[in-house]
Amino acid sequence: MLDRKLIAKDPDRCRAALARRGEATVAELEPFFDLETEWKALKAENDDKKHQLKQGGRGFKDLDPKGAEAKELRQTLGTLSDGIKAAEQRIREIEQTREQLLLALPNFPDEATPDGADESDNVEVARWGEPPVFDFEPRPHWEVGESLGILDFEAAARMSGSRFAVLRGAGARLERALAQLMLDSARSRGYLEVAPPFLVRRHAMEGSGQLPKFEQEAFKTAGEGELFLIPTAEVPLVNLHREEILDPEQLPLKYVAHTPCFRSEAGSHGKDVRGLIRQHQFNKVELVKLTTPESSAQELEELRADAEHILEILGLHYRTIRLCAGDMGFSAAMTYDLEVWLPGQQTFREISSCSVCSDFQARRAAIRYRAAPKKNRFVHTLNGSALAVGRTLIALFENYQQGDGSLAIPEALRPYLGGLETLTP
RNA sequence: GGAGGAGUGGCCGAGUGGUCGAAGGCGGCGGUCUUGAAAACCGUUGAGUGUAAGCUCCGGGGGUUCGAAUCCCUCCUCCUCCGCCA
Repeated sequence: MLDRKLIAKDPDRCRAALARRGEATVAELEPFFDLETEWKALKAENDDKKHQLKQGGRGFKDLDPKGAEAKELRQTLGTLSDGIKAAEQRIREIEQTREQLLLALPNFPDEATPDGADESDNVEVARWGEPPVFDFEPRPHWEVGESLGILDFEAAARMSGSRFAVLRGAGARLERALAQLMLDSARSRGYLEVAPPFLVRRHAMEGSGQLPKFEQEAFKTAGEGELFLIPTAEVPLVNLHREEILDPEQLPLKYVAHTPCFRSEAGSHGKDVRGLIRQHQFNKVELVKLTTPESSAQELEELRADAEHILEILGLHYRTIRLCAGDMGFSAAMTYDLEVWLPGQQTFREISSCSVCSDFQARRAAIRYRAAPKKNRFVHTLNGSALAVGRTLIALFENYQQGDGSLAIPEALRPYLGGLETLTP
C-alpha cells in the first residue's frame, strides 16, 4: 500500500510515479483527494466534540444522579453524542472507501526502474554462459521428458484437467534433488529454512499484495472458513512478521521456503499450453528478506546473485533483465528477471523474478522496525525465486539432452541422486 | 464434533461502568554508588494520528450508555476435559 501521507503531501509526484505504470492507474488515484479532504475536516471536528463529551461527562461526579441538573446534562450530552455517532459513521465509510482505493493501487516504481510499457522495453543487464551446442536438433522438454518416461501429461489431465503434470520415477526424483540443492544453497548463504502453511487467510494475501486486485488469479477453498492456496511462498514468508515491530539488530531477516504454488492462470488461455511452462501447480524455492530502507537496494543485488548462483552451478546459460515500469508486478518497485536459455524452443524463459517491494508490503502487513527510539519505520521487503523448480527441470531436459535420447546430469546435482551421471530411457 | 475456561503494554499481571492508556513486578534504557562489575537505590520505558491542544487503540467487529478494558452480541485465537483421527 502506498503512503497516504505522502500522497496528500505531494500529489503531483505521486501522479507522476503512477503514470509510469500507465495512465489508467493515475485515474484510479483521483478520488482519493476529495475523500482525504473530507475525512480530515470531519475527523478534526469530531475529535473536538469527543473532547467536549469526555469533559462534560466528568460533571456527573458532583451531581445527584436523579436530580434535575443531571437530567439536563444527560440530555445535552446525549445530543452531542448522537452527533458524534453520525459523524463517525460517515468517517468509517470514507475510511473504508479510501482503504479499498489504496489497496488497489500498485507500488511506485523505483527511480532505477526503466520507463516502458511492456516487455519490449525491459533492459538486459547481464548474460552468463553460452548456449549448448548440439550435433542434432534439440527437442522441446515435453518430448525429452515423455520419451524418457518420466513426464506424463495425459495421466494428469485425466484426473485434474489441463495445466497439470505427473512426474514419474527419475523425473520425480530429479525434481526433489533440484529443490534440495536449492535449499542447501540458500541455507549456506544465510537463509533460514521455513516450512509454512500452503493455505492462508484473506488478510495474508492482502498483506503481500495479491488481494484485493487479483482474486481471480487465486484458488480458494469452498464453504465456511475461506482459505486461499498460496500462489507463492512469498505470501506466508512476508506475513511471518505481520504486525510486529522488529529490532534493527535482527535485520536483515532472510528466509527460504520450498512450497507448491497454485495459480488459476485466469486470462492466460491459449498461452504456453504445451509443456511444463505454465501450470496450475508447481514447486518453487522462494527467498524473502526483510531489511531497512537504507540497505534494500544492496540486498536486491545479493538476492539476485543468490538466484543466479543456482543457474551457474547447474551450468545453465541465462540472461538477467531489469523490468520496465509497465511490465513490473503490482507490489514491486524494482525487479530483475532471470531468463534461462531453452534450446529446444530457441528462446529465453523466465525462471526467477527478484524484486524489492520497498515499504509497500510492509505497510499492508504492518511490519515495522525501531529505526531510533520512538521512531518506528516500515521495513523493506524483497522476494525472489531461487528457483522455480519445475522450470529448472525443463531447462535441464532441454540443455542436457543427448543425441541418444538420454539425459546428462549436471555435476552439482549428482550428489543428490546417488552419483547418477546419465538418465537413460 | 461436544462441554467448559481465557485473551490487558516486550513479558508476567491488577483492574467489573466515570480523571484508566491503564497499578505492581520482570525485562530494557539512563543515572547514583563502585577501581570495574554485581547488588541496592533514583528516574525512565506501548502504538497510531495531528503543527499543537487533542483524539484513537486493553484479541477483531458491532451494540447498550451521557460515559465501556469493565455490560451485551458476534467472530478469531489459545487452554482444559471428552469423542474422533493421519
